Amino acid sequence: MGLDWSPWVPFDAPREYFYIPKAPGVYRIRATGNEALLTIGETGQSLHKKISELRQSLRRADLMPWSDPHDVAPCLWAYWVEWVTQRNAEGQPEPGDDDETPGPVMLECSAAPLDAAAPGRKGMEAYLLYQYRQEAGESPLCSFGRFHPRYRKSSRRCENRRGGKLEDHQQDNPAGFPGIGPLEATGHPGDPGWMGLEWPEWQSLTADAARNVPPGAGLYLLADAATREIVYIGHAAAVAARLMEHQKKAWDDRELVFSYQITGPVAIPHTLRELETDLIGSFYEQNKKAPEYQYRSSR
DNA sequence: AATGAGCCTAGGAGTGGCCC
DNA sequence: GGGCCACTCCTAGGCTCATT
Repeated sequence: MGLDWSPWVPFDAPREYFYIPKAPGVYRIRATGNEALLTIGETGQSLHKKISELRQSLRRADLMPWSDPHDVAPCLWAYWVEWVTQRNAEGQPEPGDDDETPGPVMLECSAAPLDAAAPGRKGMEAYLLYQYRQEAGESPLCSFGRFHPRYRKSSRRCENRRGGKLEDHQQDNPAGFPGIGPLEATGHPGDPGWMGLEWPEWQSLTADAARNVPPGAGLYLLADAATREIVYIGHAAAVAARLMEHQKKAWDDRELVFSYQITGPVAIPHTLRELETDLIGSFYEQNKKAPEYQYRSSR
């Protein structure tokens, strides 16, 4: 992606951490010997500090970390522990074995500095997730609030509920349900067939128009009424209600139009986030930036 | 002095429930 | 049905003190 990625640094090799920049940017984490990513993230502080803290929170194989201050840590821990357990169950190499035997499971990370303000960084993160989904056909296992199906997540520290492996009789964690495949990367943002979806005609963002949106979960686009440039991409469990909320905001006194997709009842929460990121990533790819009001508070 | 570790706070985005 | 508000989820950012 034109980024200056560091080499992959194993979590158990802190001496190699000098490869991780002490600057804001984006990072990725995977398990050794496995191309599939566990997560893609960003920080506005020091990548070095962020990754050092993540590594530190995973130092104990017998204790799932809290979900604060690093929300992804419990998920990384769950996959790491599960894979180590599986590897151990497969048996240790015999003394006479050749060198085909895989090494121990360890997490490793790579990072790239990014000289960009928060919207630019978050936009790049969405773009990386979008590209990864296009190429791998699925999302990183720990992104979008996903979790290991056979583990329960730790609460925040102050709530004091430690997570861990589920008992055999307990049902799978819904956050471990499969994600949704990537949208087809076709068309331009705002086109009626963008990303393989059928977008209805733009409508003026008014209370009456929002009221007439069919019930259900889905995705929506907000665009400048004059230029038709998309300024915000969102998802909601009830699109009509969300558009009602947006319609009340000032938007710097600009006139906006909207379009939407109703995907039906939401059974799996992370799938809408995945689709929303596909849209934001595609927008970023074609405009070299996130939509104007994405990742901004002043609405 | 730099780094590590633990803890706390803030805030964006979205959800859900209550009340009129 | 709509306004309002408290809540969750996710993540960034910053402070303090201990250790290197």
